[in-house]
Amino acid sequence: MQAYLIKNLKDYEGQQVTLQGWASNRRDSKGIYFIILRDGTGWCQCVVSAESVSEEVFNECKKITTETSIIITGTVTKDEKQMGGFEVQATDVQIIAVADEYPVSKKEHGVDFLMDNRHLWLRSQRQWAIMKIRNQIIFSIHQFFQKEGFIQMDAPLFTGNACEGTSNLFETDFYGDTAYLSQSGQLYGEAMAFAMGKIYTFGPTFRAEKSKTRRHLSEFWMIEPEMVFFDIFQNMDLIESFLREVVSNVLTNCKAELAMVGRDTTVLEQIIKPFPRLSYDEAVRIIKGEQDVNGQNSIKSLEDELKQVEAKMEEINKEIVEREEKIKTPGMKKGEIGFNQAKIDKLKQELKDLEEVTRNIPGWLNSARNFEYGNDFGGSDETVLTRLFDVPVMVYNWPHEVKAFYLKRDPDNSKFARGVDVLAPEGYGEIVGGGERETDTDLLIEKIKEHQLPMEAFEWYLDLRRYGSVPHAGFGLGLERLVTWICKLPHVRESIPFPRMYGRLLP
RNA sequence: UCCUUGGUAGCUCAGCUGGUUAGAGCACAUGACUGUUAAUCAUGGGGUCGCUGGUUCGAGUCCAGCCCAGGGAGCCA
Repeated sequence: MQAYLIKNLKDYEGQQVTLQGWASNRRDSKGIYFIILRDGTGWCQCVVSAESVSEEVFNECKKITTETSIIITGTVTKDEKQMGGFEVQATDVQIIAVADEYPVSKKEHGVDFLMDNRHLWLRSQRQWAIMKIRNQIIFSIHQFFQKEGFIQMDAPLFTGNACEGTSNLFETDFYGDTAYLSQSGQLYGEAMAFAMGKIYTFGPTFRAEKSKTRRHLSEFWMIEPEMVFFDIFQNMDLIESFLREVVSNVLTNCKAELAMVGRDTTVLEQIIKPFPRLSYDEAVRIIKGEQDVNGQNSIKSLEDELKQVEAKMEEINKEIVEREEKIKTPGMKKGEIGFNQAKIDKLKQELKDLEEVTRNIPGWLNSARNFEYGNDFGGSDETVLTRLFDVPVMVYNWPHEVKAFYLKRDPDNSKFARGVDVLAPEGYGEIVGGGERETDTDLLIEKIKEHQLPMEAFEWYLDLRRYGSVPHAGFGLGLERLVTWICKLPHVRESIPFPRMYGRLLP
């Protein structure tokens, strides 16, 4: 028996096919069953009528609960109403395993419940689409770097020391010694670049931050290219063409998936425009509202948004009251009451989200107005800045005190380090951090001491400067943050199959 | 770690200034209906009101502590 895939049904119109998968939904009337079959490549309605299958098979169909695995044979017919445009008129149905009562229903669920059922949640359409887009992004990343002559390398995950010092690391036992789970493969990438020229790492990294925000994971995947004979400007050129190509690939190859997650692609299509390059000084002026962007002021637009949200909340409140009145009118059909009740529930949820926004914006406004020159950007500062743009923004030349020890001091102004952060638009914030590396051995040693890092652990790294130092640069891209922005997800946790974050180790 | 919001049926929620036997929708089960798109309609089972203690004649409701979760800050990709 040859099995067919739902995604290819269009090639078999009028022909008989056999599909194997799971029943994601079943409806029935007298003498007819409608089964939505899911096979991993798509969804398709299969019609089982009493006339076209044996009585025995028809009676068996009663057992098909949500997520029961089945094999269906039937004829492909065109039906514009169906997703995918085709349905299958079944001639035979075979049950493989009847599923127990399935916990994930079509109704809305809370985040905690969905996360507890992540292993099942992945089967639903929206999550399926996100994972397909993630896959396309991963593929495009490899494609881009391989095409550009980069060698992929794997950095170690056990490290003997805190690489950058600042973040909290996960400790583990390594044959009696304390080892840390890697928070970056960059230093190893630099070493490899001196052997290969251009390299990129693609692997997991670990941060033990007790952060509970929409941007943080404890375990996430990072791509870290490193290029010899590169300065910060060549680095920015590379980042720009890299992100442009990945986003373009998703746009051309994942149209259906982007539609499934409800992504408005007009913003993504702006990716062909040049990315603004702002110096730290300029970015700070914009955040503080001292400089406008395309006639937009950060402070004012945030204040306007607050007003808009408040107006919207009033509107929603009005609609809720109206619908609640409507439900009470006597003689209303049960179906209509249910419809209105569902609408009210949805509006109330929306209201809760907006309330959250009104609680957050004043804090962001406050932090933007009082931003202290010389500090690193916080999450809210990135939000305030990137809300004003529709393409990624590059901020470069940072005060050297707030950045990592290995960044090159700017030759024109020693206050600055040649780091660059790429911030995703629409309020998403940092997706890339990178820069040109320090080549001055003495300055590096000084920096390592300043950051109170154990010198002996960095001797091998200093060797890279001692034996034929060259200018070089690189960057690190957070895969999940890129997926989150491209899909416009409300939280990073949906961008990875099984998120690991503070308080979440299962499933 | 801090600020903030919440925890009531398998799920999503309602439950007013404390007061009889704690409710709805969905899901599930049974039945009706030959084209449904979260199908519809009828009937039914289903609860340690997060935990512990306190106030009270009486606590889902008030108070305290703890636990868990959402959002944010710090830190970061």
